[in-house]
Amino acid sequence: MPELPEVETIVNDLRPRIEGRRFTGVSVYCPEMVHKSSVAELKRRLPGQVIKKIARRGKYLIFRLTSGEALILHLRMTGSLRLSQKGKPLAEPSPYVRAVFSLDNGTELLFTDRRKLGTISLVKDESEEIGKLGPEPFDTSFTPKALAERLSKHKAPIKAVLCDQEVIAGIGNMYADEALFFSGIHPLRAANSLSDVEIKRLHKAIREVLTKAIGNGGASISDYRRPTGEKGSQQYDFYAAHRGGQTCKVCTTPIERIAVRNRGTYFCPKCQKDAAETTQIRFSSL
DNA sequence: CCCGGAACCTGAAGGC
DNA sequence: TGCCTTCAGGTTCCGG
Repeated sequence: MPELPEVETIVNDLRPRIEGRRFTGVSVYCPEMVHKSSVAELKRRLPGQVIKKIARRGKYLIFRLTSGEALILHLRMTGSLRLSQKGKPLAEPSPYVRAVFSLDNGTELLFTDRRKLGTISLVKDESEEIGKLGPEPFDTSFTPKALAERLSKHKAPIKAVLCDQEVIAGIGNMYADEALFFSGIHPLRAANSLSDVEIKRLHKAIREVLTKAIGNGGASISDYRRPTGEKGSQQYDFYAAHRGGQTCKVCTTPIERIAVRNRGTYFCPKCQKDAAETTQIRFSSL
C-alpha cells in the first residue's frame, strides 16, 4: 500500500524522466476515479501543459502545471504508476490500466489500480485537495513539541491517530506499526497518554522508519511497484508490520496481530508494553 | 465536535 | 476441485 515512502520513491523515479515534459493527451477508462473535475475537463485542460514540478504531499502525488493548475493523484491501496514508451508493451503488462497520460517525448504514464479506489483530480488550487493535511514528517516545523500538541487532542489509540492524515501526513498502516515498534509503544495506548520521553522517541522513530523505507524504494506488499516496474525491498526490513507469528527480530517473542479500528496491527508484546511506566528503550536506532 | 464503524472496490486467500 | 466467505486498508461518509 503506497504510504509516504512509496510515494516519495515514485516521485524520485518520475522526476528525472518526465519533469519538464508536456502532456499531449489523456485517456481515462475508469471515469469514477476522476474527482473534483471530469474526464471532459481533463481532456480539455491537460493537453499542452508542461509538468513544471513533480512533488509529494502526504500520500498525494502532485504535478504542478504551467497554467498554475495541479494534477493530483492518490494511489489509495492498489494504485501504481508505470512508465512505458508509446506502443511498447510493459514487460509485465497490467490488466488494470485505468488511465493513460501521454507525454511529448513518447512516454506514457499508466495509472493502474486493481480496485479502482485511486483518485485523479485537476485543480486550480492545490489546497482544494490537500489543504487539510497535517505536517510533513520531515518538515522542520514537525518537532517533538508539535507532535505532542497534536497527540494531546486525541484519546483514540495511538496507532489510529498516527494514521490520521490531519494529525500527520503520510503515515499509514505499515509505518505506524513500525514507528510504534521502534519507540516501544503499544499500539492501543491512548494518544494523549504518551509521556514526553515517549513522544520524543516516537518522533525520532517516525523519521528513521520513513527514511529507511525511502532508501529501500518502499515496500512491495500487495500491488506496489516503482514506475520502472521494480519492486521495493522494504518488506524484507520490517520488524513488526506484516510479521504476524514470526519472531521479533530484537527479542524473539512472536509478533502479535490485533485489530485496531478494523486495521491489521502488528506489534511485539514484549518490546511494546502496555503501560508507559514499564516501557524502556531497548534499542535506539534501526 | 468526536468517535467508531460502514462503504467504496475486487482479487487473493482460506475454509469446507 | 470449486464455491463461498473473509480479508486487505486509504479515505470519506454517516449515525450516535
